[in-house]
Amino acid sequence: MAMASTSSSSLPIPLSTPSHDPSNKTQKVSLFTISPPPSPSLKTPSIRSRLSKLCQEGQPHLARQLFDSFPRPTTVICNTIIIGFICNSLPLEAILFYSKLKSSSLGTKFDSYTYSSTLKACAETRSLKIGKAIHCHLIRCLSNPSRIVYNSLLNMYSSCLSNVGCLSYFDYSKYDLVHKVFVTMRKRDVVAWNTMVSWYVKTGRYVEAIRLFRVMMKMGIKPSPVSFVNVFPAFSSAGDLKNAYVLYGMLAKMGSEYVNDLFVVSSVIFMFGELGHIDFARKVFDHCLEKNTEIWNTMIGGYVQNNFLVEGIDLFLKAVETEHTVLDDVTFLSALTAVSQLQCLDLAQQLHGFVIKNLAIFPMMIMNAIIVMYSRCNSVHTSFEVFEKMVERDVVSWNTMISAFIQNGMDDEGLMLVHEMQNQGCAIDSVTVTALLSAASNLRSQEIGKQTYAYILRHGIQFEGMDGYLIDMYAKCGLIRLSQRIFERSNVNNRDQATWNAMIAGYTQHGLVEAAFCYL
DNA sequence: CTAGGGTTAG
Repeated sequence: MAMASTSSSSLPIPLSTPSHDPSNKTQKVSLFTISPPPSPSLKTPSIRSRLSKLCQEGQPHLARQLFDSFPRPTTVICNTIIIGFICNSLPLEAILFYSKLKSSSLGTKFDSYTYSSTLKACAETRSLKIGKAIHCHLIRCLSNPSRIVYNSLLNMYSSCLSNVGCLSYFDYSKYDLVHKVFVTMRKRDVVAWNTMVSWYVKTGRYVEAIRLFRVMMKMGIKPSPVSFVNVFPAFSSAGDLKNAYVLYGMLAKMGSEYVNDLFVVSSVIFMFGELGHIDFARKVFDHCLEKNTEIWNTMIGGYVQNNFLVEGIDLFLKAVETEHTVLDDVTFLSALTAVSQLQCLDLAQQLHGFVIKNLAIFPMMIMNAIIVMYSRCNSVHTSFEVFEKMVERDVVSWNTMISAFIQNGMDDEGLMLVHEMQNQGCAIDSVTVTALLSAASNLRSQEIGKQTYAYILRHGIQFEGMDGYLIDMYAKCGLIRLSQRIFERSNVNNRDQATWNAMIAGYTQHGLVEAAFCYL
């Protein structure tokens, strides 16, 4: 949530944040805190302050109704409503309000505030088309867009384009709207650079992200704590350990404001964890005096990711014991994952009991993770007990339980559950398909294999490594010719290792050693 | 008015 301040407030909006609090770096509260204090001498508060008060109280719709009674609303009043919607997590309403104003005959002029806020709403709702339209509006209607409007444009394009799901197919170097906006900017502040760095990281261009960070510093722009949070993942993803340490050294020299920023601390821990330097991550963790839930989670998760499972559980227990430490779903998820990998039923039962005692509600994710845990600890029956007791199930729950059965040699139970899943109106997806293919292999069932393949074709299901699964399944079912056909149909230039391995293994299983040799 | 970290199935 963008609005969350560094303090761990449970409110989505820091309404109660006093304006004089020096630790409060969030500028966004200013809208509300600027409004005049409720003094008895003030008989009729200004219209704008009445509107912001309503928004502040979580009633942006009432503010909107009040707005409708004004014959000639000013720009500032319009902005108040738009921002009020956004602050109350109603970005779509903000966009709708903007478009109504745009097409109305009121003739209200928009300023930089209007555009930056509405663009934020577009970013949050990933509305690329509307964002583009607003981009056109502001080019036509805003004579002197502020730096912040450009920053909002960068953010809007970056948010809307990074979720298209076609990152690998999209040639960003040739057609990059974010970059296009960036180069048109005459003056670029640290926010613009940060947004660019984060955009390069999002699109997998880690080396370029690091380069951009360097260029920013060469231009004499002082990195902010956010700059570090944005660029650190580039070092871990690029596997650039040496420079990760160099940058950490630089961060340390920036002063306490940087080193003590909780976002910064957690991203440092995450980076060194990803790079496999978990001991250094732990040093940073221990050095941090005021730990929030996310810092604990990052450290525990780092241990689990690096297969330091006992250390992970240990730290989890330490978090449990530490006073004033709030555990959340993510903390439990990491612990559940650790126990799944330790495959220790005794621990699993203890953790399960602990979860039940400590959570008022049981999120689906936690329940799914518990199912996995019992299945890995060789207790599929307990998994199924948990599964059956669930009031609601999502596709992950079904897939988890189905895979649990099939991985534990209970293929028939898995297959029954696939039928049940469909009866309950949950559609088979690529994960269900992999489970079905495994079942077909396990049972050497040509029929299940062929049915599954037909389903894949009918529904146009595609996923990473699908050819390998299919080749393997047909080979196990004694249909090496069909394996061969899948192999030949698979993209010659883009064949991955798993596809090759499956084909070679298939030939070998069928005693076709010579054919296998051809591919070695 | 703009930018920020941790998460389950195969």
